[in-house]
Amino acid sequence: MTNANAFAALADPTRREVFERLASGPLAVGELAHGLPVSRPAVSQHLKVLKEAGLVTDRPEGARRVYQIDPHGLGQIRAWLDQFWDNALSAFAAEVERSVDESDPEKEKP
Amino acid sequence: MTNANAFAALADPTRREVFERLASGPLAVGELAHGLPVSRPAVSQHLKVLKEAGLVTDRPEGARRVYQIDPHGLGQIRAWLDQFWDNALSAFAAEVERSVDESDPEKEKP
DNA sequence: CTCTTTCGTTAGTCACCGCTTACGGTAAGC
DNA sequence: GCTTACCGTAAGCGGTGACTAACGAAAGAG
Repeated sequence: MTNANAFAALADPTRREVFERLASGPLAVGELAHGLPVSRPAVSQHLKVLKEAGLVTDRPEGARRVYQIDPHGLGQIRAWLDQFWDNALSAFAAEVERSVDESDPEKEKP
Repeated sequence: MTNANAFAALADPTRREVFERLASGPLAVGELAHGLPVSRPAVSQHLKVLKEAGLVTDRPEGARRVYQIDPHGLGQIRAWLDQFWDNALSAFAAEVERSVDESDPEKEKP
């Protein structure tokens, strides 16, 4: 359910850029906007989306506001992926084996 | 770089639904569309996006066309997440510790 | 108190995306 | 050869999202 927001949040290139910058350490909004090709309000909106997706956390520090990565959203995406990881690998292996036997379509039943 | 397509592909709810159905096993386009609230061409377009993102593979089977999950795209997303996973956890732990010492803002320098 | 800095929010515009309808193309069955 | 089933693609439309400009609020320095 909630991982929907996380995927949608990381779908935007600018938002991924912001997220990757925060991976290096906590930063304020102005520091993030400085160096990005968009205005500061745009960064603020992106941070709001990332916050609602559980990907970042904000902390007021005087007049400034420091943002930081939150492992919560990251964990949700990982859990969703792991749900298909083993299944996808085994299915892919079966497909490869089937492709090998494509010229020998006899039953593999004992 | 290429993971951008994967995130954008999984950002759409209908596309995630298609992907989750394929996780249970290979299916044709008509079988996928039957049971989804969208038309068959819509499913076909979604499958095209998923294919370009490296998330599914297609194989012609007579007049039908069978789609299947491709672990390639899934692995790219996992790699991208793992790039931040440890960093995010340690940063979060440091933040928690900082929050505990918030009433004792003295330098931790030796 | 005033001025500056920093940030969030709103209004408005513009491009992109997802969906449907309609059409063409290919493989199997009579 | 003709029909039926299955699928991809093009055109068109409505809705959502990303961005900028402008305004307002809060903290700190003078």
